[in-house]
Amino acid sequence: MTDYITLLKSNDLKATIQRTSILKVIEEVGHISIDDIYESVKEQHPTLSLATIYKNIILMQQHNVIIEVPMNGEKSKYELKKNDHIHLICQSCGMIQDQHLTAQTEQTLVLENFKLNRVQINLYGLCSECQS
Amino acid sequence: MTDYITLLKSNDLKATIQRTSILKVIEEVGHISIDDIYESVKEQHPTLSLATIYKNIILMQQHNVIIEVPMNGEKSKYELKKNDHIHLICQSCGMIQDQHLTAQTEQTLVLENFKLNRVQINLYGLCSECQS
DNA sequence: ATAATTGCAAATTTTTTGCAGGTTC
DNA sequence: GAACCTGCAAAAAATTTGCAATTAT
Repeated sequence: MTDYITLLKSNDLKATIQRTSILKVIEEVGHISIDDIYESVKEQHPTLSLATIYKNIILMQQHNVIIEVPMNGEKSKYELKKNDHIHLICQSCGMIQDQHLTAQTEQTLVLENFKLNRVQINLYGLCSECQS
Repeated sequence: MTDYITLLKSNDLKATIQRTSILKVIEEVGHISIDDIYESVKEQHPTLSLATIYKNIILMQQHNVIIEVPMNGEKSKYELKKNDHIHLICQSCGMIQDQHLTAQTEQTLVLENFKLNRVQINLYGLCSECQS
């Protein structure tokens, strides 16, 4: 369980109840769209507006608190900022699971003439549940 | 230079001038957004409507002629359907370059309990031009 | 006390839809 | 000639903006 207040302040953002609520939902669900954040956060804070979510999603990205996970054929999801990792995406049930990015994989991606900053890997397929 | 008429027909789509024009622009630019397709195609076909582009982008994805390339912080781009490959994305000039996905990299991504269908890798960094 | 943030409503932008007329096979 | 496709205009959906009241530090 992350301390969202410290997380926000250490990234030069004021710790409002709206922001900590948004971060809590993101961490609980793992990867979540703006609409689903709204639906979820409204339960505890019925006055929290969609405009506030939009503004904060943009701001918290700029301040390196969260990152966008662009998705094929649907709206982007968002996750707490972490080290580079792999997303396993089940094409049947929609599950998204983080997977450790091995040094071995990283080594195979090193190229001359390209200064690599960030690796984004999505693997689409079937999770174990959906294979049966 | 691809034969767009054959490409469309072999994927059960009628070969209209609108579709071949859209495919031509996509192939020329490599990776392009809907708005940029519209701006480009309008030069030769001023009556071609944005609604037609939206309809055809959806349809041609469903028929495996093109694929979406979802982008961080901007609208998706589209490319002709090809085998799995890597995208090198320059964070300075915006260049997107395809790179061969080696068997070596693919091997490091094989997991138990996940039936892998498709690999999507984006590498963000600086191209050789922008490093100087 | 100051500067930043919120929520609302309105504006803007993006995407989808319905349909009459035209095109492809 | 049947089924499909296009372009237009209108509708719907998504995102951004301006601003007065509120909140965090």
